[in-house]
Amino acid sequence: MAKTAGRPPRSESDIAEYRSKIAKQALAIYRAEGFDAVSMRRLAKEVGCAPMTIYAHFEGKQDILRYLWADVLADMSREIQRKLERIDAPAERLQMAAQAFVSYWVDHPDHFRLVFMSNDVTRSDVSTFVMDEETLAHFQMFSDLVQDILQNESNVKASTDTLISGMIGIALCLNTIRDYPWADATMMTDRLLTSIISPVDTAS
Amino acid sequence: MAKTAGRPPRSESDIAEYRSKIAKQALAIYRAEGFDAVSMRRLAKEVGCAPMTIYAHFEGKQDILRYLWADVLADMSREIQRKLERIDAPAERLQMAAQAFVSYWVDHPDHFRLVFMSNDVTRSDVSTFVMDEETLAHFQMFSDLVQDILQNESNVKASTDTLISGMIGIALCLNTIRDYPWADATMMTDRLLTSIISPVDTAS
DNA sequence: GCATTATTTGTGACGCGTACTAAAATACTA
DNA sequence: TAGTATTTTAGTACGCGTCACAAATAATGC
Repeated sequence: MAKTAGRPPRSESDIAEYRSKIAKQALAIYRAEGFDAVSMRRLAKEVGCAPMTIYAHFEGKQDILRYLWADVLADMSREIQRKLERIDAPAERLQMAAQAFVSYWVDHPDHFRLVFMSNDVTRSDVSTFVMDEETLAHFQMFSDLVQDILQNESNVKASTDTLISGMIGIALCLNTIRDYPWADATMMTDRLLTSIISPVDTAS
Repeated sequence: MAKTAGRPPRSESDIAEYRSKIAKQALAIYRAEGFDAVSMRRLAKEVGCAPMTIYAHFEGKQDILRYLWADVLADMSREIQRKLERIDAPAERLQMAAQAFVSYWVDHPDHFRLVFMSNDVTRSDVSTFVMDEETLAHFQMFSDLVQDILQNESNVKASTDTLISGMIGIALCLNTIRDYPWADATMMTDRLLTSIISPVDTAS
């Protein structure tokens, strides 16, 4: 039953090629005209296929949007790295990175929405998507920075994840709840950082 | 020119009545069938008016959804208060409240989406909406809890806001980025709390 | 009554995401 | 070449948020 007649399934490379073609076009639209401009119908038109064909390659729009994450995250990472260039002291490096991280998302609400707010929360069934190495690396960067400071601390992961989610939370709040008189972003980020640094009781 | 003939504008109370009627129905739908069930067309049908009439009372869907916040926040607040009932020590109270806060949003993704993720980030023009007293009170609760601990600290607001946005960030991350192996929510919340408590160097 | 003005309704439209189905194109095996 | 399994397409459909614009309705001053 294994090898019957008929057209064979698409080859792995064909699948990948088509997927990347769609993703690439989606990225082009997103970069040129922003989040709202990326629509399935338009994407299909520009790629040159029927709207429904895309659904043969992606599960839905969310599945496509995830492919734009890498681009945005790379952009963010680049900006942070640029600001870190001339800084050596571990504590200052972490602080600068954190501030830059928050600033990036606050200054680019559209990108923030794409990466952190465009998920369909209701769809909780198993996701086939796994974060690729590159995407993970952008988070790993903070892990490294934290590691530089908490050398004797065992639980670097908890600290890093708290820092990351905390920073994202600051960006989320500033982006979405504009009516609430939030404290200054820089101040909150600094406060958050003490949760990472303080257990070690660094000189204050 | 001030007092010409013609039908006078709706009275303040009429406006408020109509608005609350719509908001009330939206809440009923949301409670019964969740986020996705709340649609303008259906809402209009159940309220007994034409779909477009709603736009005479609200700027759009977002404007209506905000009226559901109060209900969700009250529910959350109630749950936290319930867990705080038998706890006296300030530090434990704050910790319990924080854990309950994060748990609530992680356990109710639909509510989280409603309150924190349904905002139109792109629409950055001035919003006429101001948080009402009741809504503010739910955040104020944390301010009080923090105040109980940081009695000698001057900047309670920065600490509180950092805590709140950090907790929201934890919930957001757990809700949206499921592929990333986040540290345990409880652990992250505890870590976050140290940023609030540690500057005072409470007995550990 | 009438004219004037404010509000509501109706209707149609646009583009959206996505589901369903049937037909067509494709690329292989026998 | 004929058969067959697999894509892909086309078309239709649903409900969505929102816009535009004309018609209807309601409430007032004269």
